[in-house]
Amino acid sequence: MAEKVSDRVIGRLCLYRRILLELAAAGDKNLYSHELAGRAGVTAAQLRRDLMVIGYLGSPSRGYDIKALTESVAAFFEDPEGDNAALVGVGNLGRAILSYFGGRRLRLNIVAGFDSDPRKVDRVIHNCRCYPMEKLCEIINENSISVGVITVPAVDAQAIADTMAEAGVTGIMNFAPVSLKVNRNIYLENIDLALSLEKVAYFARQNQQK
Amino acid sequence: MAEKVSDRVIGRLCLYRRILLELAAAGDKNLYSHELAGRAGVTAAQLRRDLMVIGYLGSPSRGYDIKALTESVAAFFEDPEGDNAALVGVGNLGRAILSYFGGRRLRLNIVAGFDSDPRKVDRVIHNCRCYPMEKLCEIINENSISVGVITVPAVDAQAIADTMAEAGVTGIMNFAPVSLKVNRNIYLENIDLALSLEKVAYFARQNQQK
DNA sequence: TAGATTGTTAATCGATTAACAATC
DNA sequence: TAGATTGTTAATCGATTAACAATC
Repeated sequence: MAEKVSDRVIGRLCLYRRILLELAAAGDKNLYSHELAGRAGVTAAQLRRDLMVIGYLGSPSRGYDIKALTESVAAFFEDPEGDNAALVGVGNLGRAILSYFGGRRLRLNIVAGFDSDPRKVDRVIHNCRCYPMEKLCEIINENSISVGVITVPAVDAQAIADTMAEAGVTGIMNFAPVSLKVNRNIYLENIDLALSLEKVAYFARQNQQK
Repeated sequence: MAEKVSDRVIGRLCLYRRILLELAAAGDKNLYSHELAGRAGVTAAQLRRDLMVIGYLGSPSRGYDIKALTESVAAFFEDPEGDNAALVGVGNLGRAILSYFGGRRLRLNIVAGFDSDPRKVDRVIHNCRCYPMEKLCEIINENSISVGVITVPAVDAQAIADTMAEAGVTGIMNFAPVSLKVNRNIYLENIDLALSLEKVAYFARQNQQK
């Protein structure tokens, strides 16, 4: 529990779990590291090292037990009670994200949306109720929301992040194209779509020249 | 030109350019590394090293010239003629991305959308015309499209990536939650929203327990 | 000059990869 | 046993950070 696990490892564990669930649904019972690694796009050694992190051991003869491993992975990084999230900025991107997660069965629920546009307030969009910005702090506290998703224009993002931090959010997913400054006790994941796309364009061009 | 520049460096350069454009618009003429680094959320040493990569040198007395530096950065990783991209999967997420990039003035244009739903074909959504899937190869060739954006369900993603590769796309931005296998000469950027959000939830919980 | 900033090299850090004895 | 797979340690790799002489 006290172990500090890196960002990368957690990402891969999440990936493994997803694949394990598919395999379990297909009726498979056990598998070897290279099979799971192949599907996840990592090396078998990498996978084995990751599984050691969560303390799950396989057997040289039978590999890994899918059911037990899935449970171990889930126990490692899933809250049995689930987590609540709030999304601020119910624009095109915000709505797409609500719809994306509304359809999935994740342990994490986006339980509230916020927008400064009064026309969106009190509406239910993709199963998520929208509130006015003024209620951000209040709703976060009432629902013990630990995760904030920011889908507002760059100019407003820092203020929202500050408010979220005040209200007790400890993880932020930021889609605004700006470098947010947050306290060290808040995990910040930046998803900068414009930046990513420009990066792809750059490497695509490099690949063409070869 | 032959230099191989890492993924991370390119991402930061893109960030710097964005900030430089803002500063230029505000009328600033020159700045020191720590100013730009502060806004980009990196160390000054990191920034200086990145600028050395593109061969731009500053002066100890005046720092960096904003206008000249902006041009150098742009010359380094922007195609003067611009790049064309295609998006496959005009669902909620796909439409949000079209709207997101349609509003921005990037050098990269999403010139075509594709969907298997006949009701979307031939419509213009956020300034982007939609075509049937069968025309993917043809349109990619006609418009010299080098970048592909995949926003289809996981099960369809690999087939689309393969078709894109055949048609000559050299960079793919994949939003489907699956590990795509692509040829080494194709740059692949995975944006797995569900995975990212679960990662944030995990670290948010870790931060709460402290 | 003095002082802040620069380009550049060396040291550090962390993650990945390779190697190998132990296991079924 | 023989053989494939495992857990675990050591070596490699790459990126970041620190240090410092050179510059204006």
